[in-house]
Order: sequence, then structure tokens, then C-alpha cells
Amino acid sequence: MTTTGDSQPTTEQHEHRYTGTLARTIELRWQDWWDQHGTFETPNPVGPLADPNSDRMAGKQKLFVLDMFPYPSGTGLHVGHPLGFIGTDVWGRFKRMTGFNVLHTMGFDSFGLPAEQYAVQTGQHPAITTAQNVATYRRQLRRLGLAHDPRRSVSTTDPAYYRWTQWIFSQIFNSWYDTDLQRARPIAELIQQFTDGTRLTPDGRDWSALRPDERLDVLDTHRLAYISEAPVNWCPGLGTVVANEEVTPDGRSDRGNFPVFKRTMRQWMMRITTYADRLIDDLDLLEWSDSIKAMQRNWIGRSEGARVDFASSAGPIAVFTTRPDTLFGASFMVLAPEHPLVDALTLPTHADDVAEYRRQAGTKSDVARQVDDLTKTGVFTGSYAVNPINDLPIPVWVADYVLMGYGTGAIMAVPCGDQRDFEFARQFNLPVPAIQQPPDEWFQLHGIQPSLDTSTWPQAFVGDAPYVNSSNAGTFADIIELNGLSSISDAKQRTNDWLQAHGCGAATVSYKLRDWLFSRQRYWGEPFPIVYDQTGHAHTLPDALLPLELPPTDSFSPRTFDPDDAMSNPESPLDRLDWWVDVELDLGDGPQRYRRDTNVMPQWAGSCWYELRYLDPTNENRFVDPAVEQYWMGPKDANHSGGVDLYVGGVEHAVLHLLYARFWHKVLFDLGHLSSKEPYHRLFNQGYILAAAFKDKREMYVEADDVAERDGSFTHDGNPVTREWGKMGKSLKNAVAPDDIYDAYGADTLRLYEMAMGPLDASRPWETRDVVGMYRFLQRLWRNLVDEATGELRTDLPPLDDQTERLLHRTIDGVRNDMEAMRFNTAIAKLIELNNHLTKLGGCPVDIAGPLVLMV
RNA sequence: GCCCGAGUGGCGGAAUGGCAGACGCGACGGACUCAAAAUCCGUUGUCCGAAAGGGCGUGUGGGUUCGAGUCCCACCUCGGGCACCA
Repeated sequence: MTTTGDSQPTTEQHEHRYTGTLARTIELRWQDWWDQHGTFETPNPVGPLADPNSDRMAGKQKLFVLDMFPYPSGTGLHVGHPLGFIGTDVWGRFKRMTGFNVLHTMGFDSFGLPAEQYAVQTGQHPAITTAQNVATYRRQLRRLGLAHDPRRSVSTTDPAYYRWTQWIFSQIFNSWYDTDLQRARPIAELIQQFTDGTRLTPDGRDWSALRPDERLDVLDTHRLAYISEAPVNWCPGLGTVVANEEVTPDGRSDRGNFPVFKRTMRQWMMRITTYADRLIDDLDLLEWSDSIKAMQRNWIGRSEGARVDFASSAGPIAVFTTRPDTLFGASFMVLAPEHPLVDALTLPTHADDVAEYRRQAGTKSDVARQVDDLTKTGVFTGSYAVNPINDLPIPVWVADYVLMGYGTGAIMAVPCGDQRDFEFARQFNLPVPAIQQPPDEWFQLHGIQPSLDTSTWPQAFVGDAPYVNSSNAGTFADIIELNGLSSISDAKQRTNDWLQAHGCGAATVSYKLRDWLFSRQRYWGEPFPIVYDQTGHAHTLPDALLPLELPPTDSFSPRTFDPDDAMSNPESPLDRLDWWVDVELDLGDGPQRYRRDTNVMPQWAGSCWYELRYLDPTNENRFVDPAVEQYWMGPKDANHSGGVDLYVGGVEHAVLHLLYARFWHKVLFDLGHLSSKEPYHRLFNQGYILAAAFKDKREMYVEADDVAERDGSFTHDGNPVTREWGKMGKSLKNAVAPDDIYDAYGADTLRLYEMAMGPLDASRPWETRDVVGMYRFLQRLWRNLVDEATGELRTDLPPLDDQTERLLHRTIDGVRNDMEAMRFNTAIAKLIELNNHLTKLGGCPVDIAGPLVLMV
């Protein structure tokens, strides 16, 4: 667990040996030189970062290499953080050496919960601690020797940066989605359509006949950013609402691990669902791994089916089904407890039962819903709805296995063909009519005689099989006949056509993706550039008033609650600042009083567009100059998505950041601000650095640094502990600070070690004792060229022989191929092989010193 | 349950269908040292053998092929994602 290494030279013969001390001297000298000479400053084609006198652009292809930028935590970097940064650095340097104009820099995703919580504890403003943390990160990353353009480093908490985050929000707020053209357009063009009558107002009145506040009501229903009274994830422990994507599978908050409750609240939403199809389809344009693409497709969850309307005393009840062909088997309906029609459908005789069931369902967190998920629960409303296909009444139930958040929040239950419906029917003794004749093998498999008596069936049947009892002859003039068909897709098609013709349904598509809950009741985030007028309508601030800076306060904390207090209500810190909230403005119709929005944006906002700001970080007139964006991100041809050439980061952002950033990028593309359809053309997921973590007998982690090993067993303070492997970090108490490695061996050894451990996309366990191997390599390389006694180039170097020259050229070829393909581990192995050969030769022939050093 | 991905020495890992284990760590032996550390040289898949040499070896079982770690089928194990999604 301790770092061995830097043994200082003890004899004069070794005074100039390559040690950690010498490595530091060399590294620091070059890092200063790079800064002084702007070595890694990359020119833009136009604008303030253009450099007409530079030869870095002429005749070269551009290459934009990007890392997922870090959150600058208070504990600084550990050796697990920079794995991807080193990979992109090595690759970027290789591409630069082989003729590309490479853009590579690093920024900071610096809004977020930890800085705010630290501020609450210490009373120090998060802006101060954030600035300190960013400075620490910059220093640690510089020491690593990364070839970054320092002029382009941005921080999302900088008002000069979030001015444009707010501007983009305004753009999104002031646009709508044209479903005919399949793209976002400025809201002014919607107003134009209403004005000239090409689009009708909801109640058919002339646009000019609507009062100003009525017009705003109409427009607000079209905006891509909108306020909605909708079910949201309320997290009392954090005192804020969170997005669907931030809720873990067991119904807890991604941050803090507190219970999350479904509550209906007024919140900001982003209409990401309008982009669902494009977010799926355009995955085909991207060089991403199949697994990440699959995760995005799964998350969006597109499924094709039909909407079917069931008539009831409370009006039509719409359901979504992927199996319209099974409509003849629908023997009851189920509504989610939150469904708006439940009250109207419930008979007085059943009202007490329904009310009690809904109360229980409402206070149940998703955790609780999962615990007792095996037995179905539910309650009868007393009402019946009419199955449109055969005109038969079926009972309407309420049950929490139907989710308000998917489809229409109501289902037709087909117990013979759906396992959940089957279980529910069994639980409550509801009829299970058979509508397909399962094959004999199916009955054999379950050890029963073939029969359409479903009371003998152990489970629902799902699959292609001949339809039975699926005809409405005698009920309608225009009959539908599925009996005899045995193909699900044929039967679906026929049913959809019939539903369409009878006006009681239609083929449709449903998505798991929900609109993005965009507001948070916290302090350390971007304020919304929004004010509310006397009628309660939202207006964006004029661009001239941006940035809207966070108001100073000592009270950073939102009100938090008992984590299980589902009925508590959010209280934003900005709410308390009356002097800031009430404001007089002239938005074009004279000075008036307005109320500011007191929410802040989620941490994802800043990371939705940072790659664009890297391109043009000092531009005060636009978020990015179109010509600059075109140069760095423009599509290569009509079938190319455009975007960053290589994006490297961890897989944990597969649905959150990557989905949100793609959405914003597409809106900005639609509005004509960008030439690229996608932000990140090629994505590479690096692995994680794992490290041994140790737990004592109370199951608490102990500092891995203080654990002693003897004969394969481990002790801490003399007490036995158990070992496990996990992602390196503070929570497992197994972080290794890079500074220790720098001191013992130098940054180049650390860089080599991290690249040599294995392929970049694989996770690998950190072994401090292995680091010395790369140190020895560099030391031998040094010794093959430099006299350890004098520090001068050796005078006794051997001449170049044929065998060595052949090996050199094989190495050059292999290293070039490996570097191109980001196989850094095998490139390093080939360099070590060459160097081992030179060691046997007695030194490095002068003729090959140049190529060897360049490759290293 | 569904969708991805991976199984190779003591460890991290390497191998366009063509000598399995490159490279590194560790271990063992040696040099240097009063000694240790560091550094250097050598050996190191496993079994038989003093050696030369030979047998066996890439999770398991089959298959394709002149030839399989690599391709195909089935299974086992592990990791990741999703999951009452109608």
C-alpha cells in the first residue's frame, strides 16, 4: 500500500539517473515552456482566437477531441479521474503530430449539490469554494502535462458562461415544435400562423379577438419549455424535485439516496418527448457502442400499438395497447390510481373503498410499490365501460400495477394474453376468456391437457396462434373477423383498420420517455431568466438583461424534510429573497411589476452545450460564432451528423447527460444556430480504475491506505477486514492521490502506467506496486541515451545495425496503427520491446534516437 | 424476465482463423553492497524428465476447418443496463 520509488542517487556515477526528482524537473520545465509559447493553443478560422500567421490550420484537417468535463469536488483529483483525460491527450498529441489541427481543452461542470451542501455547513458562499476547487483541479491537471488549450477552459458557474445557458433556455422557451415539418421553430412563426389563419385557435375565435393573456395561454401550450401541473418526483430529503432520470430503479434519489414520491406539482418541463423519434433515428448516424445506443433506445422506449376508446358514464376512456388484436379478450379495465376519471367513474357505494385505495397508493413510495410487487392489489369502481369491438360491458377497476406515467394511464385487461392481467384476474376472480388456441406443445410444456378452459391454465399465453372467439358478427353491420387468422401482425392490422373506421381508436405510438422535469428548488444553479406578469404568465428577460446573476444570500439551503414526509412541499432558497423576487421592468409595454421565477436549473443544463462554448469561449455577442461551429463541428457530408470527432467519458451518463445534450443540440440546430445535427459524433466509453476497498466487521469502509496485508489476509489497526473491489473514490475510502505518484516517479510514469494497464475501454484494478514497471522503462530509455554520471548524451553509443533498423521500422508501423486505434497498451509494449533490444545492444544508436523519442 | 458485454498463467493483460501467454508486476536465482533499498543480469503456463525432449493447456460440451482463444450451436459463471412500460 505504500509507494516505493524515488531512491535518490547515492553515488556520483548515478547523479543524472532518471528519478522522480529529475522527472519533475524536466516536466515542470516543459509545462512552463508550453504555457509561455502557447504550444497547445489552437487557432479558430475567424474571431478573437483566429491566428492568421499560424501554419496550424493551413492544409490540415480539423479534429475536435473532448472529455466529459469533471465536477470539481473539494477533495481534488485521484488517479482514477484522469484515465480518460490521458487517453484523449495521448491520442490528440498523436493526431497533432500526424498533421491535424487538434482542439482539446478542459472545463468544469461546477454547479451542483456538494458545493451547496458545503456552503450550508460552512456559511461560505459556494462561488468561493467552487473557485478554489477549480483552481486546484487546474493545477493538478496541468501537472499531468495535458496538451490543452488553456484559453478555452470554461466553468459553468461563471456568469459569462451561464449567461448563454440562460439565453439557450430563452430560445427553447420561445419556440414550438412543428409536427408537420418535424422541427422546432420560433414562437413568432406560430403567432404568424394564428394571425394569418393558417392555424386555428383552440376555440376557433380569430387570433385578433383574443385578449393578450388568452393569447399567452394558447402559446404556453406549445412552448418547448413550459410550466405544468404534473406528477413529479418529490424528494423531501433533498427538498427538491428531481427528473425521472435521476431516480434510481428502487425509487430513490440518485444524489443522496433519499426516498422519492410521486406528487403533482407546478414545475418547469422541457418537451423532449417531441424529439423522441429523432433521438432514436439519429442514433444510426453516430459512432457509438451498441450498448449505449441500446440504453438510449430502451430509455426512450418507443412501442407501436393502438389507442382504443371505451365508452363509459364518465365519457370515453382511452387506453394504449400493443396488442389491439386481443381486444375480444378484454374482460375488464384498469385505471391508475391517479387517473383523472377515477372520481367520476366511482359509484357512491364504492367511493370509500376507492378513496382508501388511492390514499394508500399515493403515500406509497416507489420503494414500497416494489417490495410487495408480487401480489396484485386493486379496487372495483362499481362502473362498467363498453368494449367497442363487441359492445359488451366490462368492469372498471383501479390498481397500482397500472402506471399513470405510461400510455394513457389506463389499460384494457386481456388476462388470457398478458401475465399481469392474468394474475389480477386470478386475484379478484374475474373472467378469463380465451381468444387464441395455444399449440399443443404449450400445453405439454405446462403438463396440462389442451383446452380453452382457462381455469386450467397456469399462466397467460403469449405468441402467434389461431384466433378463436374473435368475431363481432351479429353485433355490427361492418363486422371484423379474426377467427382463423394465426399471425399477430395480420390481426393487429385488421383491428386497427376497424377501429379507425369506427372512430373509436387508431394505430399510435407510445414512449416511455417523459418530458424533462427541468426546475430544482435549490440555490447553486442557473436562475431562470423568467418573470411573471400580473396574470401569472411567464416572460423571458430581454437578452440585454442577461446574465441574470444568482442573488447573494447567506441562506443557501432549501428547506429539507424528513425523508419519508411525502406530503411536505418544496421551498426554494430564492423564494425568501423578496428584494430580488419583486422587480419592476419594461418589457415593451411600459414599466410594470413582475415576480421572478425562484427555481434554478438542474446541473445538466450547463453540460448540455459546453462543447460549443469551448469553440468560441470569449464571444460576447453569440454563444458560438456560426463559422467557428461550422469549422469544428460541421457535417462532413449530407449523411454525416456533424459534431465532436471523439468524445470520451464514463458510461454512467448513457441516458442522462447524453440524452439531454442531444435534445438541446437538436433544438439549436432546428432554430438555425448550428450546422451539426448531433453534438457528439463518436463516443468512446473509457473503463474505470478500480481499487481494493476494505470493510470492517461493522460493514464500514476503512482507509485502504492503512490496511496491512499478511499471507493474503488483511487487517486494519490489528482488526481483520474484508477486501472488495470498487470504483476508486472517496466513498470507498480507496483513493490514491496522483501527487504521491508524481513525487516518486513523475507524471510521465503515471501517464504510461495508466495507458499500459489495459485497453482504455476496460476497467482495471489499480496496483501501486505495478507502477514501477513503467518507471524502469523510462529509466532504461534514459540510460540508453544519456550518461548517468555526466547528464550528457553518451559518446559510446553503438552503430545502427540492420536488425535494429528493421525492428525500428516494425515498431514505427505497429505504434502508428495502435495509436490510431487507441490501443495505447500495445503501443507501449512495442516501445518497451524496442528499448529492451537497445538495452541488449548496449545503447540507442544515434540514428534512431529521434524516432524513438518522438514515439514515446 | 428482457437487452448488452466478458470469461486466457500467481496478478494486469497480448494474440488480421496460422508458433497461445507479447509487455508489465510478482516470484525465484545471481551481480553490486558490510548490509538493506534502488539498479542490473537470468529463469518463470503446467506436468514428466538431470537434460535433450515430450504430454496437457484459453469457463463447459458439441460443431465447422488442413488448422479455432478467435467462427457457429447449446450450456455455465461474472459484470452492466432496463423492468408491473400495457
